Amino acid sequence: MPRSPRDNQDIRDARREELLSAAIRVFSERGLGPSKISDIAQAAGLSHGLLYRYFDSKDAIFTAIVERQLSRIDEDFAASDVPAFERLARLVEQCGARSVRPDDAWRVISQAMMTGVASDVVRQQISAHLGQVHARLTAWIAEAQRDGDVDAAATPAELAAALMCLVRGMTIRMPGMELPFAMPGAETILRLLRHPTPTPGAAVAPAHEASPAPSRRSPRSHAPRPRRT
Amino acid sequence: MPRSPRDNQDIRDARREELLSAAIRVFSERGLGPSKISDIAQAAGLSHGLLYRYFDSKDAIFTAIVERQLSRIDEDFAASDVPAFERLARLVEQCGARSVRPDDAWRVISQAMMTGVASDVVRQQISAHLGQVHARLTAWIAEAQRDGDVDAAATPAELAAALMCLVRGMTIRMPGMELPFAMPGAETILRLLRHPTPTPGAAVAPAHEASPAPSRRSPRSHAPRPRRT
Amino acid sequence: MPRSPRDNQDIRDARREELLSAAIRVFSERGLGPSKISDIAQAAGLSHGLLYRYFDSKDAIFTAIVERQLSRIDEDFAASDVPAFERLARLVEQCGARSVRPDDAWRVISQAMMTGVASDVVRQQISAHLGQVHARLTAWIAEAQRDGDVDAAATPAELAAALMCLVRGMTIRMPGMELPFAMPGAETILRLLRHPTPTPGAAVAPAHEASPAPSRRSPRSHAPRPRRT
Amino acid sequence: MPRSPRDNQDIRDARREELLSAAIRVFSERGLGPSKISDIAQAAGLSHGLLYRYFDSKDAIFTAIVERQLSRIDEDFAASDVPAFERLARLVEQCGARSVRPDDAWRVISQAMMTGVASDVVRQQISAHLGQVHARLTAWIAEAQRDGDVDAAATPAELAAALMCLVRGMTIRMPGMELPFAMPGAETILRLLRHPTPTPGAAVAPAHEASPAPSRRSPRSHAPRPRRT
DNA sequence: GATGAATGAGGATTCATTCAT
DNA sequence: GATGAATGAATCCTCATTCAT
Repeated sequence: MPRSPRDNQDIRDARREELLSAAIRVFSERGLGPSKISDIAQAAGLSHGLLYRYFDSKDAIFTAIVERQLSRIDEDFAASDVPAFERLARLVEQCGARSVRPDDAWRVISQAMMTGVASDVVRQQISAHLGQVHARLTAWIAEAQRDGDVDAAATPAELAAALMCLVRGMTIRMPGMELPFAMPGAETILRLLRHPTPTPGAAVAPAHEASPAPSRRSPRSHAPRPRRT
Repeated sequence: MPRSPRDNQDIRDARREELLSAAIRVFSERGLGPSKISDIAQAAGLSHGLLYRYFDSKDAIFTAIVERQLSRIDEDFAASDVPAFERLARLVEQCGARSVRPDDAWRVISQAMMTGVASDVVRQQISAHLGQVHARLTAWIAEAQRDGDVDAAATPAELAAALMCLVRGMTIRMPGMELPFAMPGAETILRLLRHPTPTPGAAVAPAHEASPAPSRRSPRSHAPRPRRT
Repeated sequence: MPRSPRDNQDIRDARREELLSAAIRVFSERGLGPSKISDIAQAAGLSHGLLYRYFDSKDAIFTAIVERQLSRIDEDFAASDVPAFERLARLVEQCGARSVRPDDAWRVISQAMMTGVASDVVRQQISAHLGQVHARLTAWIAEAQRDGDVDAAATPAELAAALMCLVRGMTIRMPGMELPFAMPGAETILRLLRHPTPTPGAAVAPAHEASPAPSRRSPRSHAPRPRRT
Repeated sequence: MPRSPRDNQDIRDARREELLSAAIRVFSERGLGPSKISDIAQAAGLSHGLLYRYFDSKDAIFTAIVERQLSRIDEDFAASDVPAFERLARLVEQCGARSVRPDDAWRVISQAMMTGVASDVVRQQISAHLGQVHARLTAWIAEAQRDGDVDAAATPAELAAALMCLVRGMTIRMPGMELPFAMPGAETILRLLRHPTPTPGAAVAPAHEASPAPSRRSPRSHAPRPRRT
């Protein structure tokens, strides 16, 4: 008895998912350029010939990865009634956790961004997506500033940019080789946003605070600024 | 009459530099894999055949770029008698400035790290170099902590890692396409290290400081903190 | 439905043989250096791309030819209970016959020896093989001397060397062009070893001449023939 | 004071000779294909650019070598009033001696014959030359047969072919690598032609055997021997 | 649907040859 | 005359893609 069309479709969809996931793994491991179509097929456990029934080309695979990833923006930035800072913290934590995994789709995207393999269409999509992310981040950060959870010494846009760079910087790693240092934790990353209020004891300011080093007062110093009253 | 040996050497040296520089430009634009030898030759204004009198292979060009770049670590971490924090600030500023230029050798290196095209030898070198950078950064940060310029809420090693990720994240950009947001300035990056000292008046701590949330001592808490009423 | 693994293997084996044989033909005609990979592929009736599924490189093809040929030494020097001279005669005859054919693998090997294109490993193998051949020939010749079928005026080693040079000299010929003289027959080559018994008076002969081994009377034996009166 | 035109011509001729000789050395050492123009120029101590003032192309160099060598046929086969066998013996000895030297032009020609690098014109020349050599050898051998110095069991043409193969076989050797056995001496080679009288029983011998020239027992004598009256 | 044999466009590399100096 | 910088045709090899079975 032949499979029902429905079953067939299910099988196809599952295969497609497997392939996408295998592709991310392979790209992420070996890098985009050196990864061969047959590597991906092998990783997914089928022949490279069959792979072409699911994707038109190597490029199509990559495009599919990108699109799937980009479409998740709404999950990442899901609305919620927790305070903005809390939402930011969760987001950072997710990204941090992801960037440690070897099959991070974002790593693949970072690769592709840098190596110019992607087609112009995809590149436009990525660019647009990054703009979206930046905009949403900026909005959240602004909200967190209004909440008083992020200081106003830097603009939300710049803070968003810094956050994005930091998180994406964590995706740079060499396939098959550990980095010689550990990735920073979410807490550390969040220092960009929230400056921990110093301990009460700090009130008795350290000696050198009395005669502040000029360098610390130099242009790039953030002048201490009164927070909310 | 043949050119004098001196002339020849001059020509050779100049060309080698041109080539290296052209290669960085081309790799940076197009990525390591997709860049053809003839692209580089063309960018440097010579035939691909001649290029091979200067470098043995495409790989050799990349290796030369990497080695030149890695050898600059001592310039970047030059000793100086200014306070550690000041030195860190300058370093960050340099990196920031560099990462905006389209011919950043570090972008090429980041690419190569991710795309797995580099030879194992070079990859080892890069890894060792990153270890060095991290170690030196950590030392400087520790010193800045002792100076009181960096708070002790995070370990120097983690702060160093965060800094490195952030700065390297800034090298990720698409060739021939502006990112949809501006890179963060040095001042913003430095927020990772130096948290603005709250106002002296803060010594008279707000109510909730009186009973510091224990969570703040826990490694990665971003404990919700009492909002202003 | 895919071909059965068995079919595939059969196809593969057949093709490999075809390729090897085509390669010998092409190399033999055009010489190792000037033969293009695509020449071989074309001669075997497949695309150059496919050729690489059977051999890693041009060099690998040559190596395979050499190794197959070298491994036949045991066939050539198969033990047998006929007298040593008879065995030598057969060997010479085989080589002579082979050297006339245009697809003599030994011609390819001779070429490669002289033109320095072969890798060092293969060259070592060839050298070792020649040593082997010489050693075995020497042993057979010594035996034939003991049998009285070869005179003792020359050392077995030197006779072996002369035989080898002669036979290998027969492999030197220009592709696509007849030599302006005919190759010597086995009978003539064997003159190096066995000297025809001269005068009829020699009838008064050494013991073993009395009951001549039949083999010595065999077709290829030089009937003693009267010289000038 | 400029050199006289005559001096210039002398210098040119000398250079040309040096180049030809260097080319033979290089080709012979490295093989024809792998030898680069600049190898030859370097071996001759001049720049590859200058080389083109003496020869039009790589091919022209090879052609010049061949032609020079072929033109020496008359030296090799110089008439002389010694018996034919004696002349053959000398010829063989010369060839043998030559084939041991690493700069044997004949090795280069053998290479070229086999590897198909030579142009058709040269190949025709070589072929014609070989025909000449064979013809002259045949004539000498026939003469020696009439003299009774070579038995008549084989035709002169076949003996000539065998001699040529043997001598040319001695030119097959791997550049930079000793053969694992010694080349046969002239005496051994000459066995093809003259069969030493074998057994003691031969004492009951033809007339001229009665007073055996002592020289016939010496390893490589081809002492003139009494002709039949 | 599956397979992997087959193809060929594309890019690295070599080296004979030319030519400015 | 000399030199060696410069060129580009030619060839090896890889791998995405197609297609017979």
